[in-house]
Amino acid sequence: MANMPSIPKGTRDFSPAEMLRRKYIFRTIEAVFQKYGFLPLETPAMENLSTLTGKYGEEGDRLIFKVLNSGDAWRSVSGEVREMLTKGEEVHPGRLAGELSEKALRYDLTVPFARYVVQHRNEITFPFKRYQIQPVWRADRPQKGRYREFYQCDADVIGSKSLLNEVELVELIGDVFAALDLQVVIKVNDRKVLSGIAEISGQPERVVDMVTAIDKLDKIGREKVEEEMRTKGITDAAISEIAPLFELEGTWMEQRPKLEQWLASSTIAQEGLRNLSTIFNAVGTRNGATLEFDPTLARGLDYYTGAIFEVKSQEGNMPGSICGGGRYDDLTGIFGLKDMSGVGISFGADRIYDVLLETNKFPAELGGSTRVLFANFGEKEAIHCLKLLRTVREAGIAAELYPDPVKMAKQFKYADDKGISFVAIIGENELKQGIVTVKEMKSGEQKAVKEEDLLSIIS
RNA sequence: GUGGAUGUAGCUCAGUUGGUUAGAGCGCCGGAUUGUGAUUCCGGAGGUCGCCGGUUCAAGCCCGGUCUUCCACCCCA
Repeated sequence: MANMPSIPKGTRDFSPAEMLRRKYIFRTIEAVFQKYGFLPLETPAMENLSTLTGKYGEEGDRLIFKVLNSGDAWRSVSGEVREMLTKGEEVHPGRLAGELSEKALRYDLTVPFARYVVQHRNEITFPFKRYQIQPVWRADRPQKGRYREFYQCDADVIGSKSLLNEVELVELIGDVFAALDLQVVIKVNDRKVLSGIAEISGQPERVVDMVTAIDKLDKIGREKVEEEMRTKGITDAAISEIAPLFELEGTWMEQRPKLEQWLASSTIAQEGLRNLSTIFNAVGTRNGATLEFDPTLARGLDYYTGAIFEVKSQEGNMPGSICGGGRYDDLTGIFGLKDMSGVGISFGADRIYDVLLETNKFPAELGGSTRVLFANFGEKEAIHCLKLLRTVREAGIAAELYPDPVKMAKQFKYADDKGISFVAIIGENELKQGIVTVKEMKSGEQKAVKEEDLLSIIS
């Protein structure tokens, strides 16, 4: 174990068995995306650092993987900074990183998408619906269900303000998890309702602090939430104005009248409530997933401005969300394109994988493995098998010939380890008689048939 | 980024108050069976005990540092 090679922290290898399961998730999601009219898009692993910085908040900037400038990176450092360093003065780490690096690995798929839309605005027909399934990187500290390299599966519609898009996305989420046979709850809220609550409290400028505290309600309880708001400098008066929020319970239909009354004086809150009403009415109860209003749902306040979603599994032990999204009114504004409202969702494939594995929801037959292995008895027999191999493959059956004429035990073990269903044996005897001995690995049963009957046995 | 735990064979883990040659199960390789895997029996290989340094006559075990993995926080998929 002395010089065993390894991979960077928070990254993973995926074995063939794992890849078959991962591919199953990806193709399920992709098929649903396409069914809803989304088309594929890919963007580079690296973006210009300036494209990414400042888009994910202060915390997010720290988590962006920067790529060191190629060649002698030191040469790109400005004279001013060099001087400071040689004098032993402290340089802000962000500033130094900015001088040593001009590229970074993408942190999510949404910002590169916004960049793409702005850059190609004249070629795109709006509303533009794209999906994107690619890895993203975060310099976070790894934990269960948290990796430094992981895949996101995004679908966004940009260039349409219609709430029908939100409705469609809710239906899409329902379809994906129905196809994966997983019971989930889709939580919804509207950022405008949260803004309205901040407005009512008298400290509208503190929405973010308020909401990040409120978001932890089910985790740390009401008292700790209020304590956190206090330490963040929110006044006691404001906190007591927020109080009704903690007393809300029940379904959307039950909560809605209370919210309307409580937030009557806030026009923005009323708009949010109307949006939610539209979504709830249109979605109804038609798909398997439960749609639930959650006034304490916050997420992604950096760019979300309207509806927000989060999906949690009702099966298994995954604490985090397995899918999330929302509406953003001005994502492209920072790149100079105004008035481009969009709404999107992102599936966390890695977490979905963990849930499906834990709850044993992967289909038994994932395909991908060979159905029949031709044993190799030597050059003459092997050459003869090539003809049969072609016939079997032309019938659409995955088949392979063991490449070396090694002893049978090894060839059978190969078939067993690889989960191959049948082994076709053509040795000296079979060759002479024009037959093939076929063994079914699972039952251990074996019979000799004419070569032309091989297909009917293995298919 | 803050705090805590962890690391012994390919994998999962034993290893006494510091004391001779560090063990087991599984896996791997070979044989029993020169045409049969999964099952059975027999045999074998494989470890600078994460890495660097320190204490000691003596370190897998004690101390310091470092890296990894895991847990909590922060944040998030």
